[in-house]
Amino acid sequence: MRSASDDLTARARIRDTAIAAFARDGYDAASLRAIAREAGVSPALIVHHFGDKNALRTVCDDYVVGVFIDEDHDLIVAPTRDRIRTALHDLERYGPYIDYLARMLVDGSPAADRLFDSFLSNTRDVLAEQRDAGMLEPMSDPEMTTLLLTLIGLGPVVMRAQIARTLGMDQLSPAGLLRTTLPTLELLTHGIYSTTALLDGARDALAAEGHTPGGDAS
Amino acid sequence: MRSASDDLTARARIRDTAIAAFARDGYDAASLRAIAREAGVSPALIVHHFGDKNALRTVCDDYVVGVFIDEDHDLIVAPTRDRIRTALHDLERYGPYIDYLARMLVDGSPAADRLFDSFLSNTRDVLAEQRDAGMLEPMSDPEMTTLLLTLIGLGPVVMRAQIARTLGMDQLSPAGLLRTTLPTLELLTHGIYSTTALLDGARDALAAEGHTPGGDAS
DNA sequence: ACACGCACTGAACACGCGTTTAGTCTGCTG
DNA sequence: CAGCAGACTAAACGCGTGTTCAGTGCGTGT
Repeated sequence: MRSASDDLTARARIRDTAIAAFARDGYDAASLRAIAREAGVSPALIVHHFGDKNALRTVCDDYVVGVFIDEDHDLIVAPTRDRIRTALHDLERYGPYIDYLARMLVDGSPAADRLFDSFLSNTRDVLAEQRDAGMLEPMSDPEMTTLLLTLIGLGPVVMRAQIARTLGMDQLSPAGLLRTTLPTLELLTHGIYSTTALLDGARDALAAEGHTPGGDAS
Repeated sequence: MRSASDDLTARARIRDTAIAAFARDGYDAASLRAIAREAGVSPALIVHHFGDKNALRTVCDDYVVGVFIDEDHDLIVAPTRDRIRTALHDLERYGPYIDYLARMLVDGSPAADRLFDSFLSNTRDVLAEQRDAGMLEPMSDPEMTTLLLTLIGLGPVVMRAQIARTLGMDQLSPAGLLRTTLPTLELLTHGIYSTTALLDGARDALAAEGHTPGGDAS
C-alpha cells in the first residue's frame, strides 16, 4: 500500500494523505499529527511545506477542484451508449475524491462555490446543446431547471453513504451505476406521472398566488 | 432574543442552543463552552444534565428526528394546491432544523439512518398511493426510483447554502419555494426530453452489458 | 573542502477542549 | 427548623491540538 506512493515527493504524499483524511474524517477531526503519521512524516514538515493547517486545506481544495474541472466531463447528465463506458472509467479517476467533494459542498468553502458553479454551467451547456438539437421539452424556467438537474446529479454524490446503505452496494460502483442509469433516464424522459393533474393544479395555485412564470418556453 | 426562551427549562434551552450551534458550526467545531455561553449557563451544567457532549448530541439528534417524523408530512413529493400552503407553513416549523438535518445526513449518524429510512418509506407510500390511483407511468425499477425521488427531495435540503447563493435567495423561503415548485413538477410529469433516443440508447447499452431490468413494470 | 540551502525532525509551548471535583444556593419535605 | 435533593457554578485537570523553535543531515554549487 505504500509502495505506490513512495516515489511521490513528500509534499505530494502529504497532500494526498490529507485529502483522504479530510474526506474520511472531516477537516476538524483530521489532525495534523494523524495525517503526518499516515504520510510517514513529522507534523512539523507539513507546516514547513504548507504553512498551516488551513493552507493545507486550501491546497487540497484546489487540487480536488482541479481534478473535477480540468477536463470536460459530463458526469452528470445523459449517459448514452459510450458515455456509460467513460462513466465507468471516470469512476476510478474521481473515486478517491468523491467523499472530499461531498464534504466541500456542505461545508461551503470558497472552493466548493467555484466547483458548484462549474457543475452548474456544465449542466447549462449540455442542456443548451440538447435544446439546440431539439431534444428538450419546453420548460417554464430553464435556469431553475438547470439548477434542479445539477442538484439531482450532486445529490447522490453528497449522500453516497446513505445510498450505499439502502442499496446494499455502493452506488458509485459499476453495479450501482448500472442500476441507477435506467431509472434516472426514465425519469428524465417520461417523468413519473401519467397525468398532468398535479402540474395543472400547481399552475393554477401559483397563478392564484399572483406568481408569473419566470422564463420563456423556448 | 433571550426573552422568548427564558421560560424554557435550562435543559430545553441548552438543547435548543446546541441544535442551533451544531447546525451552524458542526459538531466538532461547536464547543461545550460556546454552547454554554450562548445558553447562559456553565459548561458543567451541560454535563450535569446530559452526561457528556456525545450524549447531548444524541438527545439533539433524537429531538430533530422527532420533529421530522412525528406527524405525517409529505414535504417531499407532489405539492398540489393546498399542499403548497401547508408547505409554506411547514417552513416555519422545520426551518430551524433544516441545517441540522443536512449535517446529520452527511455525517452518517445512526439517527440520520433512521431519518433517511423514514423519508424513504414515506416516499414509497406516496408513490404506492399514486400508483393505485393510476397516476404513475410504468417504471422499470420502482424501488430504485423511490430512492431517486427521495434523493431529489433531500438534495436541495443538503445543499441549501449553494442554492441560496446561486439563486440569490433562500430556496426554503416562500419565494424560493414558489420558484422551485413549477420546474420540479414539470420534470416529474414530462421529464425534460422530448425524444426517447437517450433512454433507448441506454436500454440497448445495458442489455449489451448483460444487465437485466430489475423490477416489474407495474 | 567549505558553505549555503533545503528537507526534515524532536521537543517544547500555549491554548482550548471535554470532563471532574468540590462546593454553593434554593426550594421542598419531614 | 433541620436536612435532603437537585440545579447550578468556579476552578482545576489531563490531554490533544496547531504551531514554533532549534537543530541535524544531506546534496549541490563554488
